[in-house]
Amino acid sequence: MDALTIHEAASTTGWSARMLRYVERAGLIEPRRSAAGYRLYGPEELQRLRTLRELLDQNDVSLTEVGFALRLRRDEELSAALEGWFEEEPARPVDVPAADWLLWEQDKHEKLLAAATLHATQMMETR
Amino acid sequence: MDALTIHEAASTTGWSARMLRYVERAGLIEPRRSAAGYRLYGPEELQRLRTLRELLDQNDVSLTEVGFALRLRRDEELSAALEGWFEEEPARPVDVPAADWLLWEQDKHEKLLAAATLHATQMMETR
DNA sequence: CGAACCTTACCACGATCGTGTCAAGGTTTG
DNA sequence: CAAACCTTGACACGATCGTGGTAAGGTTCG
Repeated sequence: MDALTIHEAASTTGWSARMLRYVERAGLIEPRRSAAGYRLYGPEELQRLRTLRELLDQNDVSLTEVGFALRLRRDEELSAALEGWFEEEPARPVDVPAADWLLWEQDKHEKLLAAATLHATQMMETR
Repeated sequence: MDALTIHEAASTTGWSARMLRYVERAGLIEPRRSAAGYRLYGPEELQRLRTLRELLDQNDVSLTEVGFALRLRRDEELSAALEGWFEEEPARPVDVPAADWLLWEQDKHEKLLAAATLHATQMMETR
């Protein structure tokens, strides 16, 4: 057999066996398994483990953040939603006159009401 | 004055004042300040606060994750590093004597290789 | 067979996240 | 001036993260 078991992979990459399982659970590096369920790390996985360490050390990024980036990369819907939010129009809605806006400075009730209508119109706009 | 103070903004958006400061510290929404340093939330910020809440609720994402996505978006170097890691060649180095590797468990290896190539082509297709 | 591996599933524990609250002090306004 | 805001900073606290350990049980190999 030619692939490394978890402890062997750990000692050659500098990770702990515990962390290798953690990395796997984060979806970052998933080694194949032997018939009995043993994790088998091939050269590809070892390479990725080493570069993953570099990535973390050099870019001040955490394991879970890398995991999230991976999720972003795979979940197109999610990344589109985020992208949409980041690019949300900073322009104030023009068809909602400032009157509503000013009016709403009175007391809490009116404030809430105005906010509700504003919210509604904004939602209609974004649809 | 055309903007809301923090507690007003809180009650119209459903966030707490505490969380508004938290959101600001996460770099997500930074309202302008009055001369005395009071946070002033305009309609634009209120809009973003509401859509931020929707974003979190509908996409099972955390505030810090959105913050990280923003960081990714701004830090081109970081996102390039991550991108590089994700696309790291799954192909084994050819100049390293492949003998060991190739000998070693051919059936599985071929499966792996096939999967890797498939993955690569898929990725190329989506670009 | 027995030693030395591997597996999953827990307990532990400091660090950070998400959130509230409180304190000490400046600002606005009736 | 005093009430009612705002500010930053701190303490608190359950939940999760990052990491180590241990226990109970299956696998591999000399």
